[in-house]
Amino acid sequence: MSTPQPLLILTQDDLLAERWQALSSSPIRALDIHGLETWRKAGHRLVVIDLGSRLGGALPLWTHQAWRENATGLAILATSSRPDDDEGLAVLNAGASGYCHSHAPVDNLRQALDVIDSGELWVGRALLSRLLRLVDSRLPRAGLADWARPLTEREREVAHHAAVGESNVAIAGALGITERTVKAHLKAIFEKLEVADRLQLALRVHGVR
Amino acid sequence: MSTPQPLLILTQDDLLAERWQALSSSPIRALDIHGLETWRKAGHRLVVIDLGSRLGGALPLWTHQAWRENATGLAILATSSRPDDDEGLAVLNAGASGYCHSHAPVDNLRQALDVIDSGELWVGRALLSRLLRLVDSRLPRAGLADWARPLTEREREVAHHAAVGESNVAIAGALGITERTVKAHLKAIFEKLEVADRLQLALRVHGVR
DNA sequence: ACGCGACTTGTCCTCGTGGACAATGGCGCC
DNA sequence: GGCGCCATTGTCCACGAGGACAAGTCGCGT
Repeated sequence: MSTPQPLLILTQDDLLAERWQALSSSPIRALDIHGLETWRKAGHRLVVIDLGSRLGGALPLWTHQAWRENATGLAILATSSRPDDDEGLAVLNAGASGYCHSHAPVDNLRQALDVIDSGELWVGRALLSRLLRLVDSRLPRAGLADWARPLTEREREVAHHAAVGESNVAIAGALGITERTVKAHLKAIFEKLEVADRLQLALRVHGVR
Repeated sequence: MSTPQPLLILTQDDLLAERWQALSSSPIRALDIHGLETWRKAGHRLVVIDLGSRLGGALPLWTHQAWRENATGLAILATSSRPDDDEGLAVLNAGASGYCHSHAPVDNLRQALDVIDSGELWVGRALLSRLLRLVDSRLPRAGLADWARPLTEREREVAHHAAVGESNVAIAGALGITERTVKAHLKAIFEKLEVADRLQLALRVHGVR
């Protein structure tokens, strides 16, 4: 928490502007898409953008192409006075490096800025643990997937190919065997996994349901 | 990067131990599950644990109940000399506050420790952006799903039914229309979504790829 | 009124899929 | 040496899927 980099702050909230004086000696400007461009051209990279309380329910400006382009190369910390997990995901996916509460303690902001300045991403505890929980339940487990356990090695290969939509002939070609053999494997797969056809197989393999 | 808190370091790697001298004046101990307990009782909370290069392919000690209990209330930064996204998720879900490369620059470690000491979580850029991508593609979007946008209302219904494996006849029955009509809708769907068949449609609808 | 898009249905027709019945060679195990 | 599991391939067949060609109604906006 010790490296005061040139910082561009964009907000329309006067209270925030005052509050953030301590963060930067740079001018605080109104929300302006061209500001980012000139800031980058000046060789700087650190930016705080206050998204405000609400930008109309719809996805914010952030998903617009112009913003995405301007985000390139900049380390942008987006703040929101009413943080919302989905909004956070949206801005992070749109190219922001961090997302946090507008009214977080200034020390926290400073830390977040430090982190994103060093090239990392900053995601608050709440959002991050939600991400972890979400992914944990859906991620392919280490070791064998559930569906693959009853299958032989060869059957797993066939299942993989079939599950992405390849035809029997294509699978046969890929594995260097006859279409007939692919069918034989598929029959065994269907029985073992108790599915009726390759579509159900695909859903099973990809963890749907 | 300026708050030197009492820090417990657990590693079995002498090179790392030497490298991390600068981080702490506290003793560096061998990996010991009871060390955590006494450390916490002493009123401290900051810990670095080196997971080593590999703990045998299986999930590490981290998933064991004893570790989980000991993690409570402590801010643990787990490091690995061969970082692996799945391992990272495992330790984070097991209660660690951070996960990074064992041989990361000491300044980075210091920053990570700063962050977790302030109650946040530390996840490296690579793992974090993978999380974001994963979640972004699977999360129920507000409003219409991406694939559904070009479709008419009726086509969406048909697509839903087809995507879970129902036959044309079944869909027809469910919607109270003829099989022929279902086919007509499906044809339109395939064209609009640029997919070849219902399996590809199912994958698209369920957010695979 | 006219045009257009959405929804609907019909008839052929081709082809991939999956089931049925059958068989051969390799490999590990009792 | 048998027994069982796995991988392999063959033929025949019934059915669903999807494309081609065609066409009817309904509602909506110019």
